[in-house]
Amino acid sequence: MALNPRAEILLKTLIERYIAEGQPVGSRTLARQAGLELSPATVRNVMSDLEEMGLVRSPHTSAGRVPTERGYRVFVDTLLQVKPLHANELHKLEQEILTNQDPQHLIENASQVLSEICKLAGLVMAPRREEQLAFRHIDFVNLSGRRILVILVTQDGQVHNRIIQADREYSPSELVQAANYFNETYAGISMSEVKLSLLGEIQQASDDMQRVMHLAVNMARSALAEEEPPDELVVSGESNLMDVPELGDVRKLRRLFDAFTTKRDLLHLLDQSMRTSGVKIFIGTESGYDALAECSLVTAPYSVDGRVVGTLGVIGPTRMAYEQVISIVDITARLLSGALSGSERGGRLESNDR
Amino acid sequence: MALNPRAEILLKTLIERYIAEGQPVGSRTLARQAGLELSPATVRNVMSDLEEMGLVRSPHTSAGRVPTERGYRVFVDTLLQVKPLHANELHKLEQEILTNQDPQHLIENASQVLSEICKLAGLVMAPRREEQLAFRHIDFVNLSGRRILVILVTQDGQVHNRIIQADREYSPSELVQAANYFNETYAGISMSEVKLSLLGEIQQASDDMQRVMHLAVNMARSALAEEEPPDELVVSGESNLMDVPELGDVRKLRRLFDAFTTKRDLLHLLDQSMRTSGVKIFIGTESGYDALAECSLVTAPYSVDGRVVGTLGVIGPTRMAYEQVISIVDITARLLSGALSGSERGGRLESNDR
DNA sequence: CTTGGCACTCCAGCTTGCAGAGTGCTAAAG
DNA sequence: CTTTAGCACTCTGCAAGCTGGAGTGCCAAG
Repeated sequence: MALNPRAEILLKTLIERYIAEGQPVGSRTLARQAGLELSPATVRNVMSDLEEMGLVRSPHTSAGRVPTERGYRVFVDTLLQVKPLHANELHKLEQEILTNQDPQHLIENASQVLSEICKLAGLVMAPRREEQLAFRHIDFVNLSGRRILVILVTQDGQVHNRIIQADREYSPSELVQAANYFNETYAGISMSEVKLSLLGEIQQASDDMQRVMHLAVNMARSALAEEEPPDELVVSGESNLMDVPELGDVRKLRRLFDAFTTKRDLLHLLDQSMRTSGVKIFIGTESGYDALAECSLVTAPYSVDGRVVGTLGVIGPTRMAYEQVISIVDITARLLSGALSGSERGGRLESNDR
Repeated sequence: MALNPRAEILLKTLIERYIAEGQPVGSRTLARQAGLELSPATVRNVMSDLEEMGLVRSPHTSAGRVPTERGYRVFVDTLLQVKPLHANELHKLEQEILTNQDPQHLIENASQVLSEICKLAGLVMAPRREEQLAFRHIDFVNLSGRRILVILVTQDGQVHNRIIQADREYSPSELVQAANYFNETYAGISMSEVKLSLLGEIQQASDDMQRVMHLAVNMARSALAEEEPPDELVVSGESNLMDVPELGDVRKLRRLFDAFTTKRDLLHLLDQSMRTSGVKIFIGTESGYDALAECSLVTAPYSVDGRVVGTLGVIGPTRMAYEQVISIVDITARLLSGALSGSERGGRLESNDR
């Protein structure tokens, strides 16, 4: 079952050629391209073997060969050699990511720059904050009547806000006290512990502090009850996919774009990638989702202070330039990790904040 | 040049039919449909006149007639009678908008529900806050080193945040004092006045308060120096446009989608609509942008407490169901105005206004 | 195992032919 | 003067048939 070296070379050049040209590769072309001294007839024999192994196929009797998903899989796993990315691309990435921004912008920029460099759609899953991140700061602002705006800042500098309906009206000073109490009590503690603690808190309140604490606890509780926010996934450059000839069919495009707005399936895939380290690739139907049938997903996890918190990547046609995309995704993940962690430790290289 | 009543009826039914079917309308069909006792031949004569006036045209010698942009214009200006929208659509709109949310979510929901009901792309331009809205609350959070997170809440409950680089490190208590000073001094004052005041402030500071004020003023100044945030426009349901046969050509779609990500041109159009009151319609090339060549834009301004702050609308093919879209856009604008103002006044009306 | 040769297959593009739909014009009728 | 019937004409869309090019599979010879 193992491929002999000659077959490997031929498969590799076939796939490279197909990725570059987008058209079935014939034996004559391949014989010339591969750099081996072989006649087209010999190449045909090898092709026949590869076809039997399910690594290539012909679209019809008399076309050249095209890689199958399994072919791509072998290619990315064993044959492909990643290209280091070009200096000005690296520069652009650094330019865009190593800059003084809050996490939200950082993530959006990362997604966008990914899509621009790869000329594909960029994906970044927002950090799984809730449980892992520490609490940093909370603030209550009276809007009107019982409506109170809760502003929550997590350790990484992300700001979350939502409006809650209080049980009665509160004066501004009450709100300030509540926030103070909360900020002093919980600073630096992880959100999951905060949540846990809030459940017990209310009973054992001392009489003295009770009112303020009661308020603070109640508010925080209803603010934190929030389920996952809807915008965990940032997608950019979707329209790049419209230039891809494989997706010329509008219905396929439609399904893909629907997947971008639904986000659920994509999040599931990105979630899987979070558990591995390094770049992970889903080719075509390997993902298990119909909408991604002729697409591949190249992803890599990123981390904050050494702890994996999310993934990013790009999505494009199965026929994409893996050699380059892989390193772009890889580096972007590293840079983003650095920027997010760096912003935590307080330093970063350059001075101006844009 | 004026249309006689018979011609009007024929033009109206032609356009209605064309909007419904999407195909050129022939004289025979039109004669039957219009409810007038006319032979196809007569209809043909009238068509000939309409064609001369530039209101209809035939795609080729022997097809039926199709409305031109000018035809649509006459249609929406003088012939069309808007349909009140269906009860459950109204219900859905209210459900989605008359609910207790912060402005950001409100706007996103409005855009989304617009796109869902119209089956087109929904647009909402975020409120032009900066100058018009009043300052409500500010908060400074120390991130690390000199990096300070500034959280700004405007009168309508919108939360804006950005990171600034301070000139030196500040202790948490300094930051609290600065925020307090700022909140007390400027609460309720319009942002533009705040900005203005900040310019003069620094000189006349009393010695006593000077350090804190200096800090507060400097921080607020660099935070407010922010130019327009990039995400002023929320677009939803773009993928609905992929089902439109007129846009079956991927290149046209591409240009349209690029316009969605660029946003500049669309913002310009929506801006125009802000100056008029009521529903405004751009048909095809009237907009002046190539990307919108075969599209129409139906927009309406919305307001907060009686003052127009933004516009919303939908974008779709020129051949869209104007009768319904117009009232949907209209009502959505009213509802959104109500919800945004309502959140200000503290209550919100259970039943619909309009 | 490799190679040249040959028959075979399939696609893409082109032309042809035809049915269907709808127009424009003309001449007659109201 | 307006409306109508009739007829010739034009254009599209579709199916069928043809041709050249590209590439394969197989066989027999090196």
